[in-house]
Amino acid sequence: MNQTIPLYFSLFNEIGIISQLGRALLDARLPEGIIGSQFSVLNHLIRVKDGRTPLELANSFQVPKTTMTHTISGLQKHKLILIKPHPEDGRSKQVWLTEKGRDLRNNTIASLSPQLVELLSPIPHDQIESMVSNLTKIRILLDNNRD
Amino acid sequence: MNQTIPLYFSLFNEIGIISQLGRALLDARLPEGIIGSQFSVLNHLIRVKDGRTPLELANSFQVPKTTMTHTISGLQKHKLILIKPHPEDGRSKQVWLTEKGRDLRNNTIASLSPQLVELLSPIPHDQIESMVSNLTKIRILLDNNRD
DNA sequence: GTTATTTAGTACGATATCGAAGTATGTAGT
DNA sequence: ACTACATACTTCGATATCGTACTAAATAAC
Repeated sequence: MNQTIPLYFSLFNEIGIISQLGRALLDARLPEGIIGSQFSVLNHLIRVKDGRTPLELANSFQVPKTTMTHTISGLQKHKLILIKPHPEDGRSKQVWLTEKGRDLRNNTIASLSPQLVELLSPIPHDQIESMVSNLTKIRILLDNNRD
Repeated sequence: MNQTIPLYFSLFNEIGIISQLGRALLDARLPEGIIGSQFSVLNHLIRVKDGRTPLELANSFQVPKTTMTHTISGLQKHKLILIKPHPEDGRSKQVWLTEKGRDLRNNTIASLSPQLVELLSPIPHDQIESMVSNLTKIRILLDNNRD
């Protein structure tokens, strides 16, 4: 079982590098003033559901609340989201997408897609599928691990 | 081929999240004052080879040179690396590991290993292997893509 | 119902990351 | 050998991220 350990570290190492390189691809497509972390929030609000609270978002991205406050305030400044008071909890807030935010996310993805397809064309489709499936399992394992 | 595009985004999305969660696991093991980006440099110097120049390191991690200057200076402050003038290029420098740096990296990995083994135990070994192999291919594709 | 504790978000100060401009060395062109 | 350009690193100012301490609202204890 000794070979296993370096393998695990390779796994995280490759994942870390790809994450960084993928982020660079994204940044290149984002309009001036919008940054990767902000885009991730827009993306999450569309993929999952908007109306999330700042704290829920912070937990989803495993970042401190204060970081999310900052990220959100930037999105709000660009009118990409709308912050409303939480209807059932006076301490809390809800984050809603604006039309502009929705468009920005969709346009960015549309603009990035051809490059991704081109870049990943050497990898067979079914292998990508199986990777995503395994990565999802790993993500869930890690996710459940946080207390 | 229309299903392919969301799949690709899922791929990067999962990778991004795992990268973040993995980084959190690492940070929890690092001694006070040492940060993930600094550890990555130590790790790279051992995995690849030390004696790299700051610019080579910046390129390896796809970060700006200025960021690497800062990261390196932190490592130097903790005596984890040694900076020497480059023997063949007066503009450049070389980054060498100290014994302390080597130990810190090895101890951190040793301390992290059991948790990783435990966490990833539900995933069959051969699937991890095939993932690492595919991730490496993707990493190389992305790497070659930068101009 | 009053008090203590917990929870959601923010303010503030410290450090990390980054882009633009500066300095010094190396290289090419002639 | 001189000039022009390229390259390696640093300095500096701006923003991102993060930890600590705070405020306000909700919940629990009694």
